[in-house]
Amino acid sequence: MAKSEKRLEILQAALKVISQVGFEGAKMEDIAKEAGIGKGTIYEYFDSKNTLFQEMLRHCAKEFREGLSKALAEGETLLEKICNFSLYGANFLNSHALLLNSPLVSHSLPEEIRLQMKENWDSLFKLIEDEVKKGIFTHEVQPNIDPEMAASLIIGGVNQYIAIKIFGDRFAPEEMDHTGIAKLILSGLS
Amino acid sequence: MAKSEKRLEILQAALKVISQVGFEGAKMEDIAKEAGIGKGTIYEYFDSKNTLFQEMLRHCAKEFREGLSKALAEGETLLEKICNFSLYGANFLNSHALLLNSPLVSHSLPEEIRLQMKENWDSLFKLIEDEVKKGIFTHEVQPNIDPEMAASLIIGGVNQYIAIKIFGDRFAPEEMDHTGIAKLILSGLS
Amino acid sequence: MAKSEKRLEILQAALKVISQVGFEGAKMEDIAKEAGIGKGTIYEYFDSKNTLFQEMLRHCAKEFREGLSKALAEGETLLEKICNFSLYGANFLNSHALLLNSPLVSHSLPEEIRLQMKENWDSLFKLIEDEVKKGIFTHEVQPNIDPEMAASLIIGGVNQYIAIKIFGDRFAPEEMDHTGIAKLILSGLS
Amino acid sequence: MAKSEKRLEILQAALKVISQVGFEGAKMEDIAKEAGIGKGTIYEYFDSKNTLFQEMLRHCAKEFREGLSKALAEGETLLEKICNFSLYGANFLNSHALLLNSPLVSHSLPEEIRLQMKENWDSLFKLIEDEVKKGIFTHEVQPNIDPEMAASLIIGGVNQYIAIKIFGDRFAPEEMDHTGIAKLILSGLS
DNA sequence: AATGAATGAGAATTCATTCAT
DNA sequence: GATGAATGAATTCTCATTCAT
Repeated sequence: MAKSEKRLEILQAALKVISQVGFEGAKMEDIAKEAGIGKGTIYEYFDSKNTLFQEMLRHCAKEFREGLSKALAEGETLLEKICNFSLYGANFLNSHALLLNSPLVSHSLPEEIRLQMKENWDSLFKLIEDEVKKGIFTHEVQPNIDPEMAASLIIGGVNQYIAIKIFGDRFAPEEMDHTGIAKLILSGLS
Repeated sequence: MAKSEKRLEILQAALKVISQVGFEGAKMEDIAKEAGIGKGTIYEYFDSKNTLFQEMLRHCAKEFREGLSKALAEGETLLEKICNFSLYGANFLNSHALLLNSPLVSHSLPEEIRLQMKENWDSLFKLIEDEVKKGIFTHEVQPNIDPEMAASLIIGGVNQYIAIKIFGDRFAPEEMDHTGIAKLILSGLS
Repeated sequence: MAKSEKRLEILQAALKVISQVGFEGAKMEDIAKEAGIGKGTIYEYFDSKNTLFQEMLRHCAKEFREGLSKALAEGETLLEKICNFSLYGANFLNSHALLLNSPLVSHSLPEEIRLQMKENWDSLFKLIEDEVKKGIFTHEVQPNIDPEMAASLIIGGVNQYIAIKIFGDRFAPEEMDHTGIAKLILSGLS
Repeated sequence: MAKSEKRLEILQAALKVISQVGFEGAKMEDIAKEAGIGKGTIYEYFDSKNTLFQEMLRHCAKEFREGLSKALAEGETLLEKICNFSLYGANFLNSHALLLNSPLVSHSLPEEIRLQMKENWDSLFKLIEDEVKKGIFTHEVQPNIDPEMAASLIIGGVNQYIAIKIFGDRFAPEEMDHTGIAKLILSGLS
């Protein structure tokens, strides 16, 4: 097996384990076991637990970003895009729980990991903000609206909704009303 | 000093330390130092690290809820209420960082703490959901809107906005556009 | 209450607690609670946990010795004396479990306590050895028998028998065959 | 070194340390030092201090039982068997002090360890009781004698004698009068 | 290159003892 | 004299990391 293939396998094992038990709860040994290799081998590919998670986050964010880009591109209107974002995000959250987490979590994590999460978060934010700007251009969004604020609303609103449904009601992603939350964001409460 | 006073001091020390370094990062010794007492003394007031944090969360959530209730009551319209929520939340988040956190964080935390956080979160949710229902009654909110979904939007949108401002732009609570985000939620993007 | 009265109460509380949970398991706080006084008060009467237990052992051994002396005196023949020893020992062991313990236990205890136990043990030994010597004089015991060895046999045999009955079969002292073991010691197996 | 060899080394280190300072006095770090390994290594082989001691007791009792069985088998008559028991027991007690201890010690010890000790004790008891029964069959022991009581006498008497000699007089095993105590048990005092 | 046995720094917790009230 | 709140040394156990094979 090529060096980079095994690297990837370790990253995926780390993702799986950390999704289940969190950063502090994830033991190097469990990750190794999950990857089907010896504990020491991880250190051939990554310098430390911290770097492993940092890279895992980077890898995971990249995957998320690419998937999200595609999901957004598949929508024509902003409504469809938000709807797709919601569905895609729900699926992701459903399988990787921990990772979509808000920047707040980072407080308990080592500095490097924190920075990596912020970076991930920023790039997600940018993606949505860009869609808002396009929406202003296509007159789907009022021109006087602050794109950053609008992106916050979309991301926060959608995430909150799907989090409640997943963790509170134990809904599967398809059972949620993605169109509903998207419409609500666009048309507002009143 | 009365027994309950010192108890409170320990709770506040715990709050401060955990706000800075997170649950796992907070060492009993540091909390003791912060409270200006010996490590063993904490155990005179709390059975374990877990119970200490559980009670700290409960205490903190109670404070937040009471403050939020007042903040909500001080608003006449739903717009004002959301605006107040945003300001109040920003102030709280500014000083207690970690605690407003979504249920997601809870992975990796001991079961009891997790349950406590969920409970706190539910009660916050209920507070906002009730305001939405009142808003439907007063025709500030469209009658066909799902109050739960609307509450998600308010909480998620507001939290996301203030988190970005605090952690990204390092804004103080007063520097943020609370009215803006509130209006946006009510009127929508389009 | 006179100083010496309270001293005695503490000793008795210590005896009760240590009989239930052993030396290491006995907490100063529990002893204080048992005595109905404050934890700090014990230190007005005893220098440390070690001295408390040392004195408790001394006190307890004195009581045992006096009771045993009386029990022995109440027997006319050696057979009766051994029988009385067995009954008396069973009663004592039944209520104070830990304290009649063989010198072996002492290994895990602090040096001073160990010495005290040895002293207690020696004085018990002497009591029985004297009875053997008297028995030789009255021709109840063969003249060529080593009194020390005979005392070992009496003490060891009796203790072992009552220990088995108490801890193994959960017998009460009156349910045991004290005459049987005494006769067996005197007449031997063959 | 094979995994099971090191396991054995740890058991032996534990045996040595506990023989010197007792169960509560034995610190994991000292045992590790005695075994010439790091503290953490013990936990690779045993789950906890309790399990370590439990297994050590089991291992040690097995050794004792096997040695005793052989020693008993080497005697033709009951007299010789008791004599051999005395010598073998003295050697064992001489090197392992604490472990031959009566069930009494067990107070203050964790439940599991206590049960293990009782189990060990019971199996020793059975061994001797069987010899008594054989003795009845061969007419070395009077037929009306209770085998359990006789076993108590043998075990208690012998142990007491060798304990006194070892701990009181600091005798080496060969210096003791094993034949004397055995004869005394068989023929009785009178 | 891969391994997993060994390690020891570090964390939570206990409890004898002190001392201000 | 009596108290019990406060203390911190000491102990068990965990787990990221190393390194000999």
